[in-house]
Amino acid sequence: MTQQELVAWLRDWGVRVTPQRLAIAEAVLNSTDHPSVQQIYERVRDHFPSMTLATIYSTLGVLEKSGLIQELPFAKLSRYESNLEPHVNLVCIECGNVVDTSLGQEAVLRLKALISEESNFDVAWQRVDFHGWCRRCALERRDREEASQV
Amino acid sequence: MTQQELVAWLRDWGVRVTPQRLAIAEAVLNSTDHPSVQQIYERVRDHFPSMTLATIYSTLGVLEKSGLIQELPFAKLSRYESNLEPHVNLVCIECGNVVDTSLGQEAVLRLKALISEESNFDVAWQRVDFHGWCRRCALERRDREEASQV
DNA sequence: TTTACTGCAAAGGGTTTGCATGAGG
DNA sequence: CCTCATGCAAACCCTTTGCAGTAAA
Repeated sequence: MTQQELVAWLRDWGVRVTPQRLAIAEAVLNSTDHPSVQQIYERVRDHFPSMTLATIYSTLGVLEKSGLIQELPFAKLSRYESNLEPHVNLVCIECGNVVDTSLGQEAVLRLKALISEESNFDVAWQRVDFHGWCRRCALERRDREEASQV
Repeated sequence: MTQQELVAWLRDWGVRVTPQRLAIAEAVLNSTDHPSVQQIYERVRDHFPSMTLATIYSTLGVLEKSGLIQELPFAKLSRYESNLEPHVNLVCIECGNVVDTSLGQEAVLRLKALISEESNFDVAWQRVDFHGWCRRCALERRDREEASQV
């Protein structure tokens, strides 16, 4: 999504387009790591040193209502997702990283169709998270376990 | 799961079995509505009027580490799930209710197998939430929209 | 010019922590 | 008996709110 399209999208939703909002929107839209509020804050602060967290929270709420992003609540904090297409998130229990995967994307689409058609539930969106260990953390865990058996 | 099995399970995990813990565990295990901490508190308080939220939080942590329940973080609060089998949750945007559905259960199982086999990610568990409007709230929403068009 | 957004500070509320007392194994 | 859980209160931290000044349209 170009900045021009982003501006048009926001105007369509009747929200004022400010430099701060564009920066926050782009910080999420141009990311793939599902940033937290703090991370967005740190990334935007370079260009807007006076910006406060209140503006971040407010803007993220606006962006979610406009259908540009999606909040992903976790136990300790919320992360923000810009990939609104049905897909699977891989959530590492150890390091906390969250990555999208294209694996199973078709299956999620079919699952959404199934729920939409065969239940009395109007589906708006979905969240599919697989929790476990990313390759790096799985290797470190294996090393720890081998070491403890010596 | 019988109370006897529950006690044995907890002992296997080396955690002390107290009346409070049994009550909290059973409040979650015997529920299907994914209760919040507050709801668990209210349900247990009848039998343990002096119990505080600190005990609820502590116990829920123990039960999760023992593999009996799963925390489901939402934006405003966490709910607790006792159905650890792969399945789909239906989350109503309007009223906040969360219900399990057996629809798509096979598909979630296959999806889990796919991710486990074809990625470098060690899957531990998964959470599949479809957000939208339950039948009751969908009907109310339709009524509101019809009324506003008069 | 009007309306709504930003920045700041303070309040809010769910969750965690520390400690003395009490109960489980 | 020793260790750990409970209950109570205070602390914590993420998030929200209210308001004065300011910028978007």
